[in-house]
Amino acid sequence: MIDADTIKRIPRFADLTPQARDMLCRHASVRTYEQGMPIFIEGDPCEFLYVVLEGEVRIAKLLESGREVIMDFIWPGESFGEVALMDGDGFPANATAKQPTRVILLPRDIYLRMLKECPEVARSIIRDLLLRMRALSGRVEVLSEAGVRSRIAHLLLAYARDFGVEGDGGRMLPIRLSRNEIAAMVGARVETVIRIMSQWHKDDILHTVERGFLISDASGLEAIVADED
Amino acid sequence: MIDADTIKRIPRFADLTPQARDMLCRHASVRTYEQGMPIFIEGDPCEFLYVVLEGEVRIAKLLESGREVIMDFIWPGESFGEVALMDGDGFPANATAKQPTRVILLPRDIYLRMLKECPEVARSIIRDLLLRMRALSGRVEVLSEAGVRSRIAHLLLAYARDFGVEGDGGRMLPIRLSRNEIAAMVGARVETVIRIMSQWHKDDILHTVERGFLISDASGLEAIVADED
DNA sequence: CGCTGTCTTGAACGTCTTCAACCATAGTGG
DNA sequence: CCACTATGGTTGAAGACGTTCAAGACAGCG
Repeated sequence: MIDADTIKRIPRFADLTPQARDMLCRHASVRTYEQGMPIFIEGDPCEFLYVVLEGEVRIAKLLESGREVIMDFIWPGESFGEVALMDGDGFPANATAKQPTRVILLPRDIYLRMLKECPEVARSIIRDLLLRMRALSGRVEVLSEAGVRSRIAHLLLAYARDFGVEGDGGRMLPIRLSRNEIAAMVGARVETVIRIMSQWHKDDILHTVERGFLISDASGLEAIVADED
Repeated sequence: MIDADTIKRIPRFADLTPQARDMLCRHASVRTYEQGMPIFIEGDPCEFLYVVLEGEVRIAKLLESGREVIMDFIWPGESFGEVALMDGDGFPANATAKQPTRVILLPRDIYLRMLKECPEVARSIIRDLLLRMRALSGRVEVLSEAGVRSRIAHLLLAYARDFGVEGDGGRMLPIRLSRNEIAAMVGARVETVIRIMSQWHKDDILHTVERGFLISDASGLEAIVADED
């Protein structure tokens, strides 16, 4: 049971009919996870749809080779777990709270019922899936770039397009990513990522700052993506 | 205008209500593309949902660096173009007929209307998107493998899981992929792909045959994915 | 204080790309 | 009919690039 205000603040659920919202409120619950805590593990049976209220969730998969691949980050307002919900299989990946995180848990049967009964819910789910697909396509593109240099540049430029804000000294990218995380996103080793980004720092192309990155020379980054054939 | 039988043979549309099917028949049309012909180009405005009846479609994207990335192959019964349909942007990638191909064209406004009016259509779209997401996640996994060897092995094993059939001499993978295509899927050069696959041929691990590949030693391939840390 | 995690640097090694060449096949036009 | 072209497959050698391993700096935290 959660209150209607919480629901209304989520864009995804903002335009639900009153009865749909009511159903959601009655059956959904909220849960908090401490930083670093697992939300679910790959293979777990999927019982809920998860909607992030606050914090940040990291969806990652451990390959058989022992390599960890970060599939996506989920930020407030976004949901995760749909894929497993629909086909009833276990989760295809792990989800962990990257920060202290509050999520809404919507039981599977309620989700499926709302999907059947409320057309707007179905539409909002489709929109959500499309967003996720765009993100995944972006990841495929990034990973398809030739060198690690291009991959990192492509990754950061893509984020900058979506979330960057103009600030003094260049475009500010308010997303904190450790070198390890970047490595896990571009399919490279930490050391390589560090070497490349140190060089960028020296060349005044990109700097790691308090709460993200500062892109001083976007065209420099773009040139790296384009050149490295 | 197309006939109802054509629609009924497509699993995706098999359980439509009669009136939904009728609407679809009245407004959809069929078009054929010769081998190698473009179906749409990146950036084109998106006017239709495409459903493949026969043939094979290749969805690819040309990166700024000049590298071509194959995002997906679409086989009979599957649809493509949804992503662009929903948000009204241009297509995010190119689609070309890899073989002589027949597709159903469903105009955008009809698609959106059916989506709104028929819950089953919405459900089928969601199921479709989920499949596509699985495919994309798989691509991310493949591209995240360490060496090119692992990436190719992972790619072929994933296909083998979904489409492989047991035959004499091993598991038959009835999917024709040129070395060039494999290269464009795993993010490597043709020469590298050739060298690796020639070695596998000599080692009796995997052979290129008439209409696809024959995996003689699946555990050998799996070992390659797991080992190459 | 020692621990753990992130960031960092260096040097050696191995993989993949690059470039250049070659073969086979199929389709095209003179 | 043959030369010509395009496409797909193939091989070799040189060099660039990324990984690996080993080591150290630094911060936050029990």
